[in-house]
Amino acid sequence: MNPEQLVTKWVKEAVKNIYGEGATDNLFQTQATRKEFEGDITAVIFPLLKFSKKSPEITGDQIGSYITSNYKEIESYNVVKGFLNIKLTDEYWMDVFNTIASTQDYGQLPQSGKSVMVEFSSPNTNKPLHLGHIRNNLLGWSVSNLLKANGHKVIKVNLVNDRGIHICKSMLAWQRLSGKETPQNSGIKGDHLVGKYYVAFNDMLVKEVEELISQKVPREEAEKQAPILKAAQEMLVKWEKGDREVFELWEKMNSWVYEGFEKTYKRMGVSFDKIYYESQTYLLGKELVKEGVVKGVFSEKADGSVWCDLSADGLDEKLLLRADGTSVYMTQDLGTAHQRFSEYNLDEHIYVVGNEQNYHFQVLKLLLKKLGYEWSNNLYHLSYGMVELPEGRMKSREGTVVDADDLIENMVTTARETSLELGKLDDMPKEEKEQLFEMLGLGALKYFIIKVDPKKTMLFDPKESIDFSGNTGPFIQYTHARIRSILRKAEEQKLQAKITDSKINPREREIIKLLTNFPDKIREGGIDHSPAIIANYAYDLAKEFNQYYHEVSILKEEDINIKVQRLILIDTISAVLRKAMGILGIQLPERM
RNA sequence: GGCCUCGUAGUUCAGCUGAAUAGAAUGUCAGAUUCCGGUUCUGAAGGUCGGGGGUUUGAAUCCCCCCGAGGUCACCA
Repeated sequence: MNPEQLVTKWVKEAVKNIYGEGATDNLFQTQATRKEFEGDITAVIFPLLKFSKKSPEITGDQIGSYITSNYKEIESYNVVKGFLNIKLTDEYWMDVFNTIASTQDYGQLPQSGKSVMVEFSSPNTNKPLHLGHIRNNLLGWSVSNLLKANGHKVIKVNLVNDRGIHICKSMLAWQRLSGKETPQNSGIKGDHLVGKYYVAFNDMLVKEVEELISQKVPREEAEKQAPILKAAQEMLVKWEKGDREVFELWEKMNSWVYEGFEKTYKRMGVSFDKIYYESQTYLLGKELVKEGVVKGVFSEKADGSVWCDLSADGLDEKLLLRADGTSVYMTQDLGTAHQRFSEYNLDEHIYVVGNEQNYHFQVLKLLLKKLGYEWSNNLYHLSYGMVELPEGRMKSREGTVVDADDLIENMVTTARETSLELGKLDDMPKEEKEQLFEMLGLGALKYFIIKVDPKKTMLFDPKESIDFSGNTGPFIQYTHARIRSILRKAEEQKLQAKITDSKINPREREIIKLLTNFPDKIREGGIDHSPAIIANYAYDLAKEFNQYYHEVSILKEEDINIKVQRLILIDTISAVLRKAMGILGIQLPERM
């Protein structure tokens, strides 16, 4: 039971005994006491006035004196306006702290028995990953870890969009312009190479369109009639028919891309339990649609296309099968959802997908519900906002897309430059230094993106890059390194970790209070799947430690009991930091 | 136009299920430290929480209207 719950229980009992009334839970509110007042936990008295029929001050005083005389954990209380501030004893806090310090893997919640699938990343194979994918990947990865910390079994999946007209565009341009350039002979990373030809295709297309327009063809017509576009469409038809030559080229170029993606994923530190390919799943869902027609949920039009009328739900009519019987995006998603739930017996399925697809997922849930699948309630769209640049949204046409690999490289370079300038790492081996810069660069990037509420559009300014001080990943990394260094020194002095005293100073109290909150933060973050809560928590803890560090000299105290006690405290802080940052996928260095 | 989301210091972001004087970081300014600083420390200024109503003992938070930004309403995925 955490302190707030404890206080709630006491106050509830006090009200019952003093005023003879029981009341509903939501009338009992507690909060952490504000710093400017004395106390640890504050009970809000206003809602209880209807029982006491007295002023807030008198009511607070009555309740305060009752619980203080009945519970030994309370040291003192005071009443300010309608707030009853309760100060708990040092013994109580030390007791709480001892429990925390001796808990293995503190913050890990017990097994829930639930399994959750998280789908994220979901790239197209015609171009490299960009900044938007980074937000997606980091969210997917950290949410997965957060759910694990909540005790769920998590299956991370990636649905790769490896087929369609966009892939054919890259293939066609490669055929026409080169026909022999490979990642090996050009030294270009596979996904970037394919992306290069995708850009080349669009250049050729623009040229052809301009030419048609100069021949007095209307723009709209020209954009549809351009020969190179026709050729790409033909290629797609060939692919669908299983044309061997096209298929082999497709396999070859996709394999380049996968190799490239793999490198990026690895550097970012993300991985998947299973990768789905659309080329293998795009036919799924047709059966479901037919089933829906039989059930009368969907309807077939005269031309043979199948629709679902959602106007009663305030939405539009939605196409599910084309007149020629081929499927669309929605059809496929119906199929894959169904397949996954039956294959894995899932309790929940989370899609990490940008908010431009809110409508799609709203419809997806609704359709499955109409088909009678109860589990449609357990589909969750983790919708995140765009990452915008100072000049606005990223646009591939205007070349303002921030490439993921470039960005990561820049971050690491910046980390290297700023660290070397400070010149504190001179005695560190070269290899270890490089590892450190990698940690710092990625830590800065990851934290910067994760700490923002997912649903909000966020701004990223590449010119200013990212700070390494203030509310940042490196600040937390630095704090951790400092703690480890203190602990190393303590080891040299052969201090044994054992608590023998129960005296704590105010700052230590604050830290223990923060530590007490950690499981709640995990739980909170698990419910709305937001790692941002964990990120901000870790920052608060690190900051609190730094202030503590400035106030007391951890190793210089004469009294060995105090020394040792502080060591255990900061050791616990570093353990919690590791757990929190582990959830976010941010590594913490031992020294820096 | 319909539907969805967002609007908090100069800037980037917190603010949980309503509660005490709305918080950080960064930037600005002023001091201190030093060979000089991009280092460190201390302090200050900076907000009618987009605007207006309502509910409430109490609203940045809940409800309604308006304004502004973005997204979406494809036989693309």
